[in-house]
Amino acid sequence: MTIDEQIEFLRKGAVEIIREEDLRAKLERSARTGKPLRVKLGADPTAPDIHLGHTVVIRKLRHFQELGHTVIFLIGDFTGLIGDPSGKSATRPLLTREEINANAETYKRQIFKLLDPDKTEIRFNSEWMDAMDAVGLVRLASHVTVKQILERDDFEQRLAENRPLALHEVLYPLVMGYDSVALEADVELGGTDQKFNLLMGRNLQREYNQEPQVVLTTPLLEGTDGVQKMSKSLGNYIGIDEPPAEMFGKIMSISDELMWPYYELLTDVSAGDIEQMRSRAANGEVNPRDIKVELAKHIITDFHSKADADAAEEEFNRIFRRREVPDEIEERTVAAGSWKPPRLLVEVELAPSMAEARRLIEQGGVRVDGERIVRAEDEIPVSHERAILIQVGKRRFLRVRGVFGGRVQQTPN
RNA sequence: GCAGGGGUGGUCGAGUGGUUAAUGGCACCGGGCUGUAAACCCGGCGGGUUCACGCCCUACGUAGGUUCGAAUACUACCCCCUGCACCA
Repeated sequence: MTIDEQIEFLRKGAVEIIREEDLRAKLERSARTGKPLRVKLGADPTAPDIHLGHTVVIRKLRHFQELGHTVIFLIGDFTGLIGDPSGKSATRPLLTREEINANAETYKRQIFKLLDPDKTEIRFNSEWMDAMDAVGLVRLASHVTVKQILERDDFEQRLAENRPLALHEVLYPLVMGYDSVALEADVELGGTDQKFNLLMGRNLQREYNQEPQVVLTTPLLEGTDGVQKMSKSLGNYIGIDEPPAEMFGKIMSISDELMWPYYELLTDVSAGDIEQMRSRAANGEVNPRDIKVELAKHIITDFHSKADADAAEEEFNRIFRRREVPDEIEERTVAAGSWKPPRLLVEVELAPSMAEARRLIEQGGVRVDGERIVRAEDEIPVSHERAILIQVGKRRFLRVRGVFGGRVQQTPN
């Protein structure tokens, strides 16, 4: 690839590159000297479960790898201790060394689904931050003015609105920026929400007489609700460790509109092809549902396999289009005997409480062996010989078999 | 320390002595429809018990008292926020 082509390639799916001329210069020098660029991505040690939202920027990292550069995956174990200045987060739980290491292992396993381990360095910022004493921290702080820190929108906003802004929070970008100095990063990636922190890296590198890093920001992926950004705490996420069937279902549940940004940010489908699908869907040439199925399969193939993707589709069609029973259903045992439906649902954990179970039944959401149960007072016989099939809602299935000896459930009268 | 504001169900947010298990939004769950766990429409949404009407618990920061009756008024305490002061 020529340098122009490389830049074009890297720009795809990026919101902003600061500054593109710098990137060009770095790429040219790298090509000339054969020395790969050092591309940094910072990660929070407290949330090791990667979801599709995180993969947007990780995919961009991979693009750099594909061009032969070195990726540094930085785990902010030190920064994690001082808390992310989100404003709302209370004090974070302090992680032990063991927990951090365990999280790091989880990260590795997950990011290597997308990244090449041979071209990836995993680092921790405690490597240099632990060695920094109070004097060092104050010296670091001396490189930045309060005014510069307050340029950060949410800091300024919180001051303006008389909302609290703790002192340690303003140190956060400082430490993050210093990481770039310690790593001598050439490029740092991050979501658009990280722009300020990323720019701080540039400032500090300049202060420490280094060539400032290039900053490349990626968009924030909307969650499955299509409204807020994908995050674990909002429960609108799709984790990359989730089983294929679960991924398939969640992707099918996104709105038709939302699948376009997903295509753009989560697949390597070209912008032109996406545009084409979009217009064909708009004029009724093709069913949006089918395009969404393809999206789901693309994504599942990335994190599992093509075979898993096909199987997930088949399973989905079976359950939701043909209203059939899934391929594999978990089996549980309860004491053999006669059960009242609500009691049974609670016992096998298909409902959290008797009241909830009764509601489900009243609303027609419960089937036993395919027959809808409408009366909570009917008795359901559970025997050892034949497992009964219980279905709650459209998607929860369970086989239940009776056993003797355990807690015997006898309904009075 | 002083002054003011505030702590309500998963969440946001009403309610300021009595049909208040607590309006409403969101989230979530079930049903219908379908092209999907889209969209849309309908219903539900603390727990226990009852075939059922219902009954009984628990809940509005914590504890206590007032009252026939308190999320609501009172007392003490805890926590959060804002301003001022103190300290540098």
